[in-house]
Amino acid sequence: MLISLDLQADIPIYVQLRAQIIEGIATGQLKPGDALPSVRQLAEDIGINMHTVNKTYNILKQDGFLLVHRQKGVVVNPDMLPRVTKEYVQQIHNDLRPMIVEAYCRGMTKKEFTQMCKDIFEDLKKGEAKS
Amino acid sequence: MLISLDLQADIPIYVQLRAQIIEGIATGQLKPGDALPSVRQLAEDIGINMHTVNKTYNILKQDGFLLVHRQKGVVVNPDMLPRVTKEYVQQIHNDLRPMIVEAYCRGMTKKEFTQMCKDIFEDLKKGEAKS
Amino acid sequence: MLISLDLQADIPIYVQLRAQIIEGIATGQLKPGDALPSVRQLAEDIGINMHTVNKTYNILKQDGFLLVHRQKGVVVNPDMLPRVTKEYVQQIHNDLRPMIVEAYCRGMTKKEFTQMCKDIFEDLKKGEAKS
Amino acid sequence: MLISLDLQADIPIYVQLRAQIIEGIATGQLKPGDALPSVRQLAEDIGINMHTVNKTYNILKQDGFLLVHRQKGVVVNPDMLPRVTKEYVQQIHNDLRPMIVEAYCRGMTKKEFTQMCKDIFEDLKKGEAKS
DNA sequence: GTGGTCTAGACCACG
DNA sequence: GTGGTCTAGACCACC
Repeated sequence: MLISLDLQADIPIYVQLRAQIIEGIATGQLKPGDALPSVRQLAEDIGINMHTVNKTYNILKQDGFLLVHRQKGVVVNPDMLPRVTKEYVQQIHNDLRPMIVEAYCRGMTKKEFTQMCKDIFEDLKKGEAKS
Repeated sequence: MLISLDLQADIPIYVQLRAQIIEGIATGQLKPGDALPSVRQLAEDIGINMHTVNKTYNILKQDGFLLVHRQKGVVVNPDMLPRVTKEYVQQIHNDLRPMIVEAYCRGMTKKEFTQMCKDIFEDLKKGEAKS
Repeated sequence: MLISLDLQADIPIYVQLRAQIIEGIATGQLKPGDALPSVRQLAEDIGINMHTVNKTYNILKQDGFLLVHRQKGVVVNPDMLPRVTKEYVQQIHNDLRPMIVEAYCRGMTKKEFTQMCKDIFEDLKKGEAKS
Repeated sequence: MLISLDLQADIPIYVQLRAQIIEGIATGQLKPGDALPSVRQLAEDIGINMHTVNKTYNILKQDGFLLVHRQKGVVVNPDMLPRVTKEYVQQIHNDLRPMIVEAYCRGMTKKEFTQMCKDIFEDLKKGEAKS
């Protein structure tokens, strides 16, 4: 699986890495039960510090995407991946609102915005089909 | 205009304040040419540091939402509010993508997501109508 | 508030520190809304590394005991302290069971065990009364 | 006797295995003098590393639950199972205290907590009766 | 000043 | 070998 980070961006590395791993799961490149690289291995591969990878893994563990198997190391949760909970909807709504407010203020129409969302969804599904 | 900040959220105050002012513009509570409170005044009113208000105003000036009027002080740009630029589309796309990836991974459908967006748009328009 | 850690024990420092802070909240030495020392300050006071304190604070944040107020720093959650959730009951049950199994196996009676628990409860309430 | 381990839990395997064997003794599935499977055999049966089983047996030997019989191999101590020593009381108290402190802090009453303990005791006795 | 992030290097428990 | 923990020291964003 390919990881692409922008170490110069103002988004923390661990947040970018988290997003990349979730994308891997979303597109089926990482399937439930699959083992991930060790923290040290992945850190070396992408040229960042071990602790940064560790932080990402820990957050994803807490989210329920990953868990530590005592024999296989870190694996994608084989039993139940996180679903859309009430809290998650609340959170995503809170994140979405200011974005939409500004888009609206700049004159973007509802249609344009939702089309953008749909395009991203379609892009994802294409990635999934390929994998 | 009512400003509501959450000092316990993990979103910087200046970002929240920026969003609130943009929302004021979006809903018509702040119209082009309207004057905003002075930095000191607003800081005192909402109980935050003067520098934070200043930072917000500066960013909004740079964005093109606000500008300095010789007599009235800081006002909502009376000539032309910011529109949907290419850079803006790029930025919003970059922000939107990881959100959608996670939503998709959690099993949220394209329809559910776009409906959520539409609801927020509608909510905004209602606010606009009332004001 | 007095913090007492055993740096030689095989219990991680951050776990001990977490327990001590919860004890502070339980006994009323730390009340909702109270500010805690900064990570650097507390680390220096008790002679451990900043990151260890930070880890403790982060876990307690996640648990809902603490939160970061952008003006006051880290504070005891002023709104709602964590309660007994279903998951918490499950977890405490899982922790308790092997302890009781061994106690039972060693011939400790139900009465002796519960008396021990009661003693600890009483001890806590005394501490609370004093504070 | 059934051994159930959770390789994804954050409790070391050898600790879980130790608890399971003690539970076997507590419920009478393993009686004083009974032989346990060989290290290799048990490791293979439950799919874990031989060293892990070995470690568990060694700890249980040191605790006094098991000992090595010349002919039968590792057996449940036929003479005297470990009792409630002063050190054991001290240790269990130290383990129990932080659990009770947090439970108390979350609003669990003394009665609720002790009832939980009693339930576990009763559950154990039921298991013992059946065996 | 605060917390947040990242790096570097070390030791240990576990399997 | 793995992850978990702790230390040390640094830079940055925020207020």
